[in-house]
Amino acid sequence: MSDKSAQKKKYILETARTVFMEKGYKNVTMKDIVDACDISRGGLYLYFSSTREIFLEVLKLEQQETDDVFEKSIPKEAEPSDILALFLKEQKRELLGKKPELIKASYEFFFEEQNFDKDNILKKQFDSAVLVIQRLIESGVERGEFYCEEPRRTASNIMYVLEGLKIASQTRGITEAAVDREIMYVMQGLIAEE
Amino acid sequence: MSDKSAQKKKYILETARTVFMEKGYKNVTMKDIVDACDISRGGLYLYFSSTREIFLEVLKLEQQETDDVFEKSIPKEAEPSDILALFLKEQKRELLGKKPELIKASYEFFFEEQNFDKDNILKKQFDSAVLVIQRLIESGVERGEFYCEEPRRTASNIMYVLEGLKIASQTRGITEAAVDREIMYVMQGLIAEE
Amino acid sequence: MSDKSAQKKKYILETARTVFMEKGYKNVTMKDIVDACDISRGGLYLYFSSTREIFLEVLKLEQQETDDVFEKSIPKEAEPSDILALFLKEQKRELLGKKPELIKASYEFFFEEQNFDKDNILKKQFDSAVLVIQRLIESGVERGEFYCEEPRRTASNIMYVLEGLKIASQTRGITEAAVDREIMYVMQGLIAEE
Amino acid sequence: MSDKSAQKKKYILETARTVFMEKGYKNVTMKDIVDACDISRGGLYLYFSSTREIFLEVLKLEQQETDDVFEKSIPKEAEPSDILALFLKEQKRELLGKKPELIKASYEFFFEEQNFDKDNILKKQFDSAVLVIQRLIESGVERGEFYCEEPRRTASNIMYVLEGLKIASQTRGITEAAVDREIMYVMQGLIAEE
DNA sequence: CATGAATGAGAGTTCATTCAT
DNA sequence: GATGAATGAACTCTCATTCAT
Repeated sequence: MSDKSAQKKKYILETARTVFMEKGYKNVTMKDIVDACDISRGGLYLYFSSTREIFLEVLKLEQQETDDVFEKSIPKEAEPSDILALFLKEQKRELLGKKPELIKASYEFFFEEQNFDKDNILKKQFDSAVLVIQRLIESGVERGEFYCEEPRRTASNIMYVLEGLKIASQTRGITEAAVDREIMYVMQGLIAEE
Repeated sequence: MSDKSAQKKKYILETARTVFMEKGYKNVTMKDIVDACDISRGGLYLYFSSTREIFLEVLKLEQQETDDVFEKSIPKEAEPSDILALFLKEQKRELLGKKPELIKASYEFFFEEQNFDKDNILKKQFDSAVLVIQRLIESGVERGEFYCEEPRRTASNIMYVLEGLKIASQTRGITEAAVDREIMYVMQGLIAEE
Repeated sequence: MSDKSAQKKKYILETARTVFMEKGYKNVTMKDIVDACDISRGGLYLYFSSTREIFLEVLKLEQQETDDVFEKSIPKEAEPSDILALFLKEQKRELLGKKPELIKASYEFFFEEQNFDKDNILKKQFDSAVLVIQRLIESGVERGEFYCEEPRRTASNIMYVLEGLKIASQTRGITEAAVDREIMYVMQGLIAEE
Repeated sequence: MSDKSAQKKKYILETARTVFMEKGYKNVTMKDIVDACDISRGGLYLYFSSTREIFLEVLKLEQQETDDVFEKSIPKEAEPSDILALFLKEQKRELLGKKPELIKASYEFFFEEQNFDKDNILKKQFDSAVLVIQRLIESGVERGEFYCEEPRRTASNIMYVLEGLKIASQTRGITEAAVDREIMYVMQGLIAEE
């Protein structure tokens, strides 16, 4: 039972995820999810009691999966510059909307939440991404691939630019060229200076 | 009459503005504005027919006022570096929430709108800000205050970082120190390199 | 003043008439009439206090004008059969919608009213039309143009058929051919039998 | 469940029917029906989403029941003249308001609809009634009960007279005597002529 | 567990009607 | 007289949430 129950819960979360991707966060009603999941109104309430709760769990699931993918998809022995390029390429795909994502829904959700604690998922994701990039830069510097005096600050700068690009893409649209330009600029700062 | 009417319209917009600042965009109902303005249900509809319409006009008003402030507050004969510093300081105040703003409501609004045309206000504001900064950098370079090879790209980079900081401040909170660090980093890039 | 006032009243009634023709009775609001007349909301209330009152006066005006037209348009020395034919032709035009009319609005109004007294305008109009037709038939019989045993009943029958055609034209549409057929049938009864 | 649901739907339609009989079509609001049915505001919307939709279904139901009644109530072996007399008597009852009916609401509804297609229920009802009467006349003629040269036209004439009487009864009232007179007149035309 | 009918709160919207100017 | 801003009642419609089955 608990097994079946867990399975259904996961099914609901996966379905809800697509709903959030389509409609954002605030526009999604319990009814939307009920309809998408093709279950009964009451049925949904057995598992979740609000869209907020559902979205939180969707985010958690997302998090886990992202971590997994990260682990697996990075070739162990790749060059730091390649890994960074790969990461940026992935980010680009995401913010150009080539891969449907929860960006908009997440921002909407956290606008609502006003949760500025350490357990804020966006914060955690951001911080860990900064850390990863910092490490990449550092090892790149060691190998002579990169030139950088303050890896931590540069990493953080890169992440803020990415975040700026993300919000721009969601609120006013952004061209591929514009994204490329920003990424170039950032990479040049790391490589060109000798 | 038309005078009184225009005055009331402005009063409504100003009141609505505070409501949007408090509650964002999607959470605001016509009733919220009616209550805040202390007018009758039907009364509001004499002036505006939806929260969307109201918000658009609030944005317009905001825009005008921002332009005016910009014009007046910049000392004519100041050094480019001072002006840039002033601008960044203003941005900092805004994104630290020391000056209540429409940031959140605006983003929410444009999430909803999906208006990626040239008349998108966010786009216009962003582009003109980039231009202003570019000019500042260029004249700073001329005077030997700044060092910068690609003023346009640097300006755009700065704006994306600011946008990233803004969204960070609204969705997970940000410390003054963090803001300072990012601004420092950006200014160093302009000044420190020789 | 009273003169100017009377003029304005008439202007309102004439304008309102076109509104009723377009939208029927129940769909017309005081606002519709205010807009059409291009006067102020309060202004209309100086003259009339409800759409019902306005419609009643429109009907009265209509009545007067119809009477006048009737008087004038009928050639004094015409043959009864010609006059009847003329009358039926006019009715046909009206019910085929070639001349915009108040038919629908009137029916709607009297559905609402439930006024079954002698002062009911529809009743008066109907009765006087029956009388006119009866007279026509009688004088036609005298001249040997018509054959009819019960002029009164025949007249009444004709009017009910016309009324049936009217409501049919307003609720499900009716072809010119169908109208012609009914009129033919009626006229044949008067002429063909010898 | 679906059974219970269908039952409730029928209950609503039957209750709504009485509301439409009392108040006509345009005067009926969803709230009126909600109140009459003693269900909740939202409850009604589970079954129907507008008074228009409800009225259409009421008409359908009405139609079915009328058909059934017609079938059953006509004695198989009756004389055509008796059947016609029976039919006219039924019509008389209806238009004298002895049997509460949807006449007014129907006309109001079709004023609104402006549906002049073949699927217009009033049109269908009218045409099929004409056909039935035509058949009755024809078989009456065969048996020597009636005399009639153009059964189709006579049938159509009868129906228009009935329609005229109906509208008269709803908009200005009509006496039983007047109805009798018209029916007499029509029947005489069929019988008296030899 | 699961269903889906039912409820009722609350948002949107329109107008008749009033009233200070 | 005339204006038109303002009011508030009345309707429509949608959902979160509950509960009998």
